Amino acid sequence: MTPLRVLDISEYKKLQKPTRGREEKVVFREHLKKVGAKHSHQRDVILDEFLKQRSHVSADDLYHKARSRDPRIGFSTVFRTLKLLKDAGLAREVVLADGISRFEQNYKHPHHDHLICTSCNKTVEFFVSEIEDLQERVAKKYHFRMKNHVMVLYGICPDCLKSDRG
Amino acid sequence: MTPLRVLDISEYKKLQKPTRGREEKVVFREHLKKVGAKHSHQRDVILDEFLKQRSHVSADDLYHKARSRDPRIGFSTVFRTLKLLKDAGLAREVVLADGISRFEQNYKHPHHDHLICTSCNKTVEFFVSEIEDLQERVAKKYHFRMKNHVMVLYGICPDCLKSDRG
DNA sequence: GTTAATGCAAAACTTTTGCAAATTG
DNA sequence: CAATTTGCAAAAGTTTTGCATTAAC
Repeated sequence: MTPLRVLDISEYKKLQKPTRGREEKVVFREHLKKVGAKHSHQRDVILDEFLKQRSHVSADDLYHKARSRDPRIGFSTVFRTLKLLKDAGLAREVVLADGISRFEQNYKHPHHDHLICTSCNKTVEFFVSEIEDLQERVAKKYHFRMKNHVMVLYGICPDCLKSDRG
Repeated sequence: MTPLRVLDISEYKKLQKPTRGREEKVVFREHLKKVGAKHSHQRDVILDEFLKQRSHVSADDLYHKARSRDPRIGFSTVFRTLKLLKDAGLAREVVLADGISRFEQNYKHPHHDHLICTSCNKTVEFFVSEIEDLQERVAKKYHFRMKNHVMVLYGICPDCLKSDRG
């Protein structure tokens, strides 16, 4: 059996040159202009906090992070800004097993799948091109035009296995 | 490239000998006995309606179906019965992109993945063993003990592509 | 000065629980 | 009759919206 080539996304991210969100902010400004929306202080702070995140955040997570920087920021603004970030192509929404929407970076952050520990919630992001190819082939077989896909593997991580929490 | 072997679950289901839920009812009775729970009229109706479903149902869907047969059935009973069915190994819970829990048959109904049309919600169930193998290998690489996994491909189905709804 | 964005509060949803009354074994 | 289940109603949690006020262009 040929060895499995797994791209470890956290390693990949470490290798990326940090742009400190400069490009993303330009993308956001241009999207706002395109749809006739206005720039605002709150949207700045929310985007900035969102870009700091290394993993997915819920609207509520991001609300608390943004609010700790500026207590005047309300939940609805975070909620509505996340929708804008999605439209601008900066964020991607994923719904995991608990039914809560979470958002992760989409701009120059490649699609990946998740491995989640059901005991401690540790998350590993990975990418396997063979799986992507097979998904494409399934969609083609059924004559679907595939837009996106979600794959989550649930299990017990090595740490929890050791400490008998699993 | 070797041709992709896709097991079409709807075809598979048609081939299965219909048991009219006889076996499932026995499994449920035995599970109830095992956990010291009681049999009831409502649980009978709810299980029976659940077994009629060819695809996944939400708690609310099943509530309406059960209630149309017996208006005395309440939502909480459906909710709690679904939990029992899960514990008994008769139902499997899946959370799709809208964040709503849905339940599908688990007893002698093999694991499968979903292809969903984002325009008309048409659902295709399929199974590709190569994908399953790759998922196992990813979990092994990260030393996870995999419990279950979810894969959903979203796209536009051929009918919607034709009628320009996509 | 128009137009859009904000924050609050409240609505809309799904999911979950407390409890008196009814049903089961 | 003792124990569990039921249905209701209400709580809890997330997501979404209406609206008077504030901020952006």
